[in-house]
Order: sequence, then structure tokens, then C-alpha cells
Amino acid sequence: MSTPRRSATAPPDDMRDRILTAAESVLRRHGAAKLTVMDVARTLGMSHANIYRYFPSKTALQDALVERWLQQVVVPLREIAVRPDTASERLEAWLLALIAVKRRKVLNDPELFEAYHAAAEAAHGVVNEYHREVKRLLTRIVRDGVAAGEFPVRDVDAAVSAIRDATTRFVDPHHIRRTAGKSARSCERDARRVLAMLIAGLRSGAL
Amino acid sequence: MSTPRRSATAPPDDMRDRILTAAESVLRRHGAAKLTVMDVARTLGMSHANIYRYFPSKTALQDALVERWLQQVVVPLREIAVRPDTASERLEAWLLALIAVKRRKVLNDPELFEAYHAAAEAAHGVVNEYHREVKRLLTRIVRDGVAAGEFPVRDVDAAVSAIRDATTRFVDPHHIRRTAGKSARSCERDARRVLAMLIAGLRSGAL
DNA sequence: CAAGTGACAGATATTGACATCTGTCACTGT
DNA sequence: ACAGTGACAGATGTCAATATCTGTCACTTG
Repeated sequence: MSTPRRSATAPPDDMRDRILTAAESVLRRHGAAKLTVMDVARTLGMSHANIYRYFPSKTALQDALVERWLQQVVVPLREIAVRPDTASERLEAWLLALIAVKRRKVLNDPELFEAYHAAAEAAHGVVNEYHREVKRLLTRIVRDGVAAGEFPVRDVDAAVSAIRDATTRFVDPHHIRRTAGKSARSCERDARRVLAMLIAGLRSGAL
Repeated sequence: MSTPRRSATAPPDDMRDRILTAAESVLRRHGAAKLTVMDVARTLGMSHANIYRYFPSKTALQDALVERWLQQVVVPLREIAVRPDTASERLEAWLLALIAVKRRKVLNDPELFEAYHAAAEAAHGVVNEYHREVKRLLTRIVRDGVAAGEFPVRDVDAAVSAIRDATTRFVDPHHIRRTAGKSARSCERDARRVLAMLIAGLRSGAL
């Protein structure tokens, strides 16, 4: 009785997953610029026309790929947001985790990252949804801090947006690329400094 | 007796200035990608070979153009850095000025900005020098705040680098472009929020 | 002799003919 | 009815021939 979607034996949309996996391997092999629907189809031993039975367009396929990738970034953050620690502790851990996981993804998965970056530039829905989720989690932590009297801020939204602006430097694709040369350690040190100032600001009720 | 450099009538390096001005107009007319030494020479009614008597290379010419442009950004900041106000006041005014002047330059001078951006990507000396100057001014303000007991921070360099990281979002060419659609007012509001948190952080000695 | 030039080699951009790709459709086999 | 196909038009990308540009030089001109 586990996920009985369509029939008992046939998987729900097995094909979509197989196509995505094939696309991912093509992406890693040839790079983002050379990801073609034809190559993906060839990898699966089918006609490229058939891909269009499962994805309405190449863009939709790429978006699905990016969505998968972004899930891996978001999932660990959800756990941190609901820990039983103080808001300050959670906030620091959460932001450091966000920064670290993004950095790791960029360095380990440059091809998939390229695709994500392209999607972000084109402002596709997937990336917007990801940003909303990130904001939601962050808001939860700050709100908890306010409720506990830990952060005497009046405007939670203003605080959240300030935190996001101030940490953009460490999270934004563009900047991550630039700091690819720096060690993970020195990146974390820089981030910790900003975080320390932000948390001190929150605690002293700057907003 | 005003600037008697070489002779009484002949200007010192008038020609360099004329070339730069011509280059600037070509740049504005055709865009950064189509700025050619030949076009600049044509504008001045001379052979392109003659340009090379005044600039060793096209790159040197572009750098000189960028340097001129960056001067206009830096000059107003120098005045703010040495005002007789408190460090907090100066810091806020200085950062807001930096953010506003950069934004204005980008919106009014997109072509020149393009050239600056290209130079920044190529990490030419001019841009490095600009960054050093900006850092120097910022360090002065923070150091004054520490000396006056206003900012109880131990590590001035750490504080300066944190301030720069946290405000990158508002100063970096790349992000300015993205926020081109937003109103100057809402940009300033966002910046003020971050600044408020940073200054509160400095005052509570987070570093 | 300082300011400027035409002619040149090698590097870089532009162009246009050609190949590949995307997305659709009527179609086949099951 | 449904997974899959070959063939197609129009969009997009590739590549080599061609044109333009950069940077240098020996040279003219006032």
C-alpha cells in the first residue's frame, strides 16, 4: 500500500525520471551549452519526438532538472529551521549551512550549476519557488526569535530582507564563482563575521 | 600662472584628454563592444597610428577611460570620510553615498559602466586601485569610531571586510543591473536596513 | 625633433552557406 | 487507447572565408 498511484506494478511517471537521469548524465558529460533533446533521446535509445510526450519543451525539462538540484539544497535547511535551539543559534547554523551547501554544489556540480544559473537569469518559476521557500524558512527562524524576545525587532519582513541582502555576497551564484579560488575555511570565516554583526544587530533591535 | 607645465600656450597633455573625450563619445555612440581605436582616430580626423603615440595600447586607453569614471565615484566619498561627525553618522552617509553614486552612474552612463565592468572582470590595475582607495576610506571611518570608543571592535580589518561583504549586494555592478527596475527610493530603503543592522552590530562590539 | 602618416603582419570580428536542433504532426504497432 | 516513430518547417548553431582591427615601423612634414 505504498504510493499506489496508477496501477500496482507500473510506476507513476517512471519515464520522466529516466529522462531526467539521462539528461543529467548528458549534462555532466557535454556541459550545459550542449545539452540537446536529441542527445538525451539517443542515450535512452528512443526518438527525440518521444521526449515531448513527457516534457512540453526543452525548457520544461531543464527546469525539472534544476528543481531536483535545488531540492538537495533546500532539504537540509528545513531540518535546521525547526531545531529546538535558540533563534540566534539556528540562524547562524542555517545561514552557514546555506552558504556551505551552495558552495559545495557549485564546486562539485559545475555543469548542473551552470543550468541553474541559466534558469536563474531567465527568471524561471522553479527558481522563484526556491527563493520563496528559502525566505519562508528564514522568516520562521526570525519570527521565533521575536516571539521568544530574543530579537526585539518590530518589522520581521524588513529584518529578513536585510539578512538576505547582507548575505547575498555568499549565496549568489555569481559571487560564489569569483571566490572559487578561496579556501572553504576563509569563506566561512568571512561569512561568520557578517553573521556575527547581523545577529548582534538583531539582538539590539536595530529594525 | 595657472598650471604652467610645459610652455605658456601649449597644454601639457592636451592630446591625451582630447583622445579620451573622443573615445568616450565613440563609446557612448556605439557601445563598449564596438569601441575601436580606428573609430576614435576617425573622430579626431587623424590616423589610428597616431593614437599609439599617446597610449601604448587600446587596453591602456580603456583603462584611462575607466579611471576617469571611477574618480567621479570616489571624489565625493573622500569628503564624507573626513567630516567632523560621529563615525556612525559618517559610516551611514558614506555607504549611502557610495551606493547612490554607483547606482546613478550605472543608470546614466550604461556604456561607460559596461567598460568599467569589463575592466573589473579582467582585473585590471585601475579597478584594483579603486578598490584599495574605497577600502582605505572605509577603514578610516571605522578606525575613528574605534578610537572614539564608539565601536568597541577589536579587529578593524575584520569589521571593514564584513561591512564590504554585507553591502556588496548594493555596490556590485552585477547586482545593480538586476535592480535597475526598482526605484531609487526602495533601493535606499533596503540599504538603510542593512546599514542599521551593521551599525548596531559595530556598536555592540560584535567583532 | 615632435607630430603625424601609410603600409603592413598577425590577431580578432563578421558573414553567409551549411548542419543541427526544436517542436509538431500524421502515422505505426500493440 | 497509448507508447513510440519518421519526416518536416523554422529556429539556432557551426565553421571557414573574408573583412576589419591592433600594434609596429620606416617614413614625411612643418
